[in-house]
Amino acid sequence: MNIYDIAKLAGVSSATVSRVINNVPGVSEDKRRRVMETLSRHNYVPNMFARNLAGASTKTVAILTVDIRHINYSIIAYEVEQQASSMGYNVLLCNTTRDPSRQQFYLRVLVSKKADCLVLIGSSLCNPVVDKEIRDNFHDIPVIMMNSQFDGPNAYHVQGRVGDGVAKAVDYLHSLGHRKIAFFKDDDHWIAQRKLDAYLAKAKEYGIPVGKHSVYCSRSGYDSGMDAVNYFEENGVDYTAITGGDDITATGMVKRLKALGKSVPRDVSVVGYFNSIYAKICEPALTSVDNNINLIAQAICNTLNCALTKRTAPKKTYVEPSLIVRDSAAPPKKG
Amino acid sequence: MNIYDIAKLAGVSSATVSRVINNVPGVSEDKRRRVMETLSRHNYVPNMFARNLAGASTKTVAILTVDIRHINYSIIAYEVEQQASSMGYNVLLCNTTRDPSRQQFYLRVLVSKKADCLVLIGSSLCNPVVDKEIRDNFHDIPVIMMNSQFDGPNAYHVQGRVGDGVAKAVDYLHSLGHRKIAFFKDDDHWIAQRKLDAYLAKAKEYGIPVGKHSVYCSRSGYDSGMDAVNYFEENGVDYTAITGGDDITATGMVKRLKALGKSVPRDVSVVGYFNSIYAKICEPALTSVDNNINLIAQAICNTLNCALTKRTAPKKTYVEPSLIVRDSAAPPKKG
DNA sequence: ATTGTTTCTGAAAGCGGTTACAAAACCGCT
DNA sequence: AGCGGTTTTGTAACCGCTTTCAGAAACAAT
Repeated sequence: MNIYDIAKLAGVSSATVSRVINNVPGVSEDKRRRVMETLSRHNYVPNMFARNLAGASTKTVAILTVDIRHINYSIIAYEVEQQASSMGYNVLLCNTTRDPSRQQFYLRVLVSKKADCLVLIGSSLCNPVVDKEIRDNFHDIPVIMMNSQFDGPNAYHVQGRVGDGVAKAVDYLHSLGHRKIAFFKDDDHWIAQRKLDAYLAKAKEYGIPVGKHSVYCSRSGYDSGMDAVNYFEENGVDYTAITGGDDITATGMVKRLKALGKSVPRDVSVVGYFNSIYAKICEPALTSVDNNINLIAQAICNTLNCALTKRTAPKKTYVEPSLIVRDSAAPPKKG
Repeated sequence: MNIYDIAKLAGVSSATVSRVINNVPGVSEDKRRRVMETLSRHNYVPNMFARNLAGASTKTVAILTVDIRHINYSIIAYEVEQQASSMGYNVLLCNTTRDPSRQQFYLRVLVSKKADCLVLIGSSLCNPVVDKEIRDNFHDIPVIMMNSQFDGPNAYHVQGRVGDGVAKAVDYLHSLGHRKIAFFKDDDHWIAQRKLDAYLAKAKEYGIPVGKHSVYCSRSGYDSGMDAVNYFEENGVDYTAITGGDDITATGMVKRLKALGKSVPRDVSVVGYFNSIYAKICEPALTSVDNNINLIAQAICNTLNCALTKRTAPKKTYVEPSLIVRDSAAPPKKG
């Protein structure tokens, strides 16, 4: 059942049918009705491929992410999906892994598919391969990025102010009286660096000593949290608080600290990041920086909406994190 | 850059280029090499739409899931994506939500896209709308389902034996000496029912009393776990152990039990489900049934592989859960 | 050299839409 | 009736690829 069949049945030409389908004005009311009726009686669904090949919009939004299993990414993917499909767009959710060649592969596929919009989620997509690919082949469609840094005429950015998030954590610890704060640096590309910079700036501001071993670098994770504590202990780091790690990492830290006979927060305070479910579960419940991922998702959807409907959208949107106070941070012991 | 451009550059016809691209035999080694070289020098990517319109396979696997934010679903989506794209397939990851009309919408889109294979993840897709849609429009392509029950000539099923999982939990608790075991029933459609049935069967086998309030029904979640404990307490249920809830729910139970001054596992034993990261984090660490989601994902990929390459694949694959013993279950107090 | 076989190759016909363009129909006027 | 102008309609080219089919080339056998 194709457009010609419908045309024949309705006694019109294929062009007229196409016009009716696409709501193009300039069809007599009489024929329009006749075609509509034929269309619905035969449950006609236009062939996407033909339509796209002929040059019409693909009505597709592509989401690229490094790891859909990561809760932050899947939340954003979920929200964007909701928004896009409510606007009548199909969503192509691509999980690239961290492998640049796979990222490139997907970008190539998307070029050939002529997606209407590209959404990049996560800083792990920052690498020269992706950069070049975007620069060379995505001139014509909007590219919305969360935590990426590519630039271009069609680039739109949405970012959490992670530096401010860390600053808030340090401010809070400082206000409680902490003067010796160790830091966990994850491997989330430049995001991690920005967090570290914020920590270092605050340390300088408050005169917090930063020694050779005050910063532990590793991929995030429960076990990494335990490793971090081990590292600080083994290297004789003097600290009354730790921050920088995300909640799951912080939970590992707490676990290890308790195993070492230290009480949290009496002996050591811990502040996590992301305010995920882990923060609630941890004992004591974690004080944590909420990146406000839902606001970020919302901002992405808003940008998406503007980019797809109007010709203009906000180039950069920043979302301010907030500190959620629970039980894992308290004034340090005297002395 | 289309196939004609390539043909001209390589000094052959478009047909030959097409043959090379599709690995069709009957091209001289000489020309094949020349075309290949041109292809890669120009970073040529065939236009999907034209290719599909011309009748070739769409090279697309569609994954339908109710909520990509759910870790179990995203793990499976991730694995299937890996497998499919390593076989050269694009993956269309569709998040339907629980809304049948959206599920239907996506299925319609997929029909018009003529996906090569459909993967349904999660029992929440079990409803008459989806059933009818599949029955009517997906005769020609394999439909692989995890925890769905639709039947048909092209239906393939992969399931965890959740009943066995629950049975193992109850067996274990019984072997520890428990004779009063309460149960948490989630709302995961027939899966939940199957778990409950297994519990009831075991209860009967062991003579465990099942009263009017021994089973608490609710959607899974941390708060639901707390609610469950409240419910059992308020209704004067006599229990020394609880099982049936997933890890996050079980963690909520533990939290609430401890808040009520009960020690876990000394006063009450708790056994979770899924053996997720939550089980590790909980204090005490949860004894939990591992549904072996990775094996399930593997089985789906295997089925996918068979269905796409050979004409035959295993109709049903079952994965046996295993019990992971940690610290949240112990013999009940004497008396 | 001629013929028959087999292997390669390219021209061209779709696939099912969209859309530029031209023709037709309609309109209100002289 | 004849005319310009507007609205509606249909014809046909095109999008980029696959695939059929016929012919060319290569080779073997007569």
